[in-house]
Amino acid sequence: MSGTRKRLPPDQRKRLIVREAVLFFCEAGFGATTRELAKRLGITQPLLYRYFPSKDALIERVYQEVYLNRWNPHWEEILDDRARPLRERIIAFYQDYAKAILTYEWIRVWMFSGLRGMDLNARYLTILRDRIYTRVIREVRREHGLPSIDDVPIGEREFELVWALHASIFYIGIRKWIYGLAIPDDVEAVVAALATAFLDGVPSVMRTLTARPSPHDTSRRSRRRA
Amino acid sequence: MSGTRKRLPPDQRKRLIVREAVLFFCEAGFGATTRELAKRLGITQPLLYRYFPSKDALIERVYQEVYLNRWNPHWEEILDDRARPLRERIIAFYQDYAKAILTYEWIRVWMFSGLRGMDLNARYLTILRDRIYTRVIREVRREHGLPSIDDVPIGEREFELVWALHASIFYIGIRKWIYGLAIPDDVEAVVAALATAFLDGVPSVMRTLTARPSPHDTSRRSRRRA
DNA sequence: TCCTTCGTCTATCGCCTGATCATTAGCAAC
DNA sequence: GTTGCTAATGATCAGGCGATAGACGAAGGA
Repeated sequence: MSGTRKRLPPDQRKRLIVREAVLFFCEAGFGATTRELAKRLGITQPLLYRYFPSKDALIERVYQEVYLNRWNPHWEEILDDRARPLRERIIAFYQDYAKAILTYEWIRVWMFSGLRGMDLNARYLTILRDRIYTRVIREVRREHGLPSIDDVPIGEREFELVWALHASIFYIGIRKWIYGLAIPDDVEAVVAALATAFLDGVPSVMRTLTARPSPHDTSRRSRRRA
Repeated sequence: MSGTRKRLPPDQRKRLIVREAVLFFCEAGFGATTRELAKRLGITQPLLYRYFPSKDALIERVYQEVYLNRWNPHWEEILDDRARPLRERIIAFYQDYAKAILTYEWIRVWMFSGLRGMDLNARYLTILRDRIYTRVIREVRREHGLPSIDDVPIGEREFELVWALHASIFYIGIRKWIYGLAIPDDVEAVVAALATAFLDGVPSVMRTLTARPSPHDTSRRSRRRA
C-alpha cells in the first residue's frame, strides 16, 4: 500500500488535493471525512494538514474554487448594450449564466452551503438582484414604454417575475444533480425558450404593476390586500 | 438538572420525541446528534433508544411524518373536473399544492434527502409527473384544440414547460427556508399569477410542439433532433 | 406500607473523527 | 555516492458519536 510513496512539489500536490476535494465534498457533502478524501487521493490523512491548517480551511478553499471566477463581469455590459435588441441581450445573458451555474459542482456546493445555514447564498443572491435583475426589469420597462425605475421603483411583484425565470433555469440543475433525473439534451435551447416566454408574458403583467392608481381610485390596491 | 424527572405514558413521550425530531433534523440536518436532540427534549440521550431502535429508524419516522398525508388525492379530481373552467382548476390545484409543500419542514427535509442521494425524491417526482403534469398538459391541449396525448405523445419540451412552473413555485420555498430571504406576504396571489402566466404563454408554444409534420415534410422533426 | 412495574437516568463501551508529532524516505545538489 | 532538505508516513491523542446495560425511582395496587 505504501509502496509508492510519491514526492511532489508542494504547489502541484496542493492542486491535486483541491481538485479532488471539490469533487469529493460535492458528492458526499461537507460532513464527509478527511480520511476518505485522503484515500481517494492515494495519500495519508495527516498529509492534508500539511497543506491546510484545518478541515474548515479546506472547505473554504472548495467554496472559493467553485464560486470564484464564475461571475462574469460582462453580464452587466451585455444587458446594458442597447445597440442589441433586448430579446437578444436577455437570451445571451441567461444562456451564459446557465452555463456558469448548471454544473455538478456549482449546484451541489450551492445547496450544501445553503442548508449549512451560511449567509453566502443570501449575499450572492442580493448581488444578483441588485446588479442583474434590476437591469432586466429596467430594460424591459424601457422597451415597452413603461415608467423608469426612478419614477416608479421596482415592486416586489416585479422581482417575483424575474425570480420565476431564475428558478426555472436553476431547477434544471437541481433535477439533474440533486434528484438524478434526466434533463433535455439541449439546455441552451430550453433556456432560450424560457427567456422568450418570459419576454412574451411579462410585459403585460408589468404594465399593470407599474400603473400608478389615480388619486381617487384606491379600489385596485385595496382589493389586492383583501 | 435531573430534578424534574417526568414520567409520561409511552405513546405521549413518543409523540413528543417525533415532533421535536422533525423540527430538530429539519434545522440541523440528519447529521445532527442524538444528544443534541435529547437536550432539546429535556431528556437523556439513551431514552431515545427506548422508543426507536436506532437513529436511522428515527430519521425514517421523520420522513414519514413530513411526507405522509401531504399528497392530496383530490388533486387529480380537481384537474379532471371539466365542469370548471381550466384556468380555475389549474390555479386551484397549484395553490393547494403550494400550500402543501411550501412549509419549513417539507422544503428542508426534501432538500436534505435529495442531497443524501436517496431515490425518494426521484420516485416522488415521477409520480408527480405521471399523475399531475400529464393531466395538466392533457387539459391544456384539449382547451386549445390541440391533438390529444394519445395521438401525439407528450414531448420532452412540453414537460419542460410544466417543470418551469413547478420550479417557480418550489423556489419560493427555497428562497425562504434555505437562503433565509424574504418572500412576498401573499404567496397565494403569486402562485395564481404564475399559473396565469403559464396558461397565457404556454398554449402558443405547445401548438408548435404538437404540430405533426405533413407526410412529405420531415425537416422539422429531423432538425429538432440534430 | 410494602411491593411490583417500567419509564428514566447514570455510566460506559467501541468506534470514528479531526488534529498532532516524531520518524522515514524521496529527490536535488554537490 | 553522500548529504541535506522536506514531503510524506505511522502512531496516537482527545473528544464526540451511536448504542448498550444496569441502577434508580415514581406510580399504582395490595
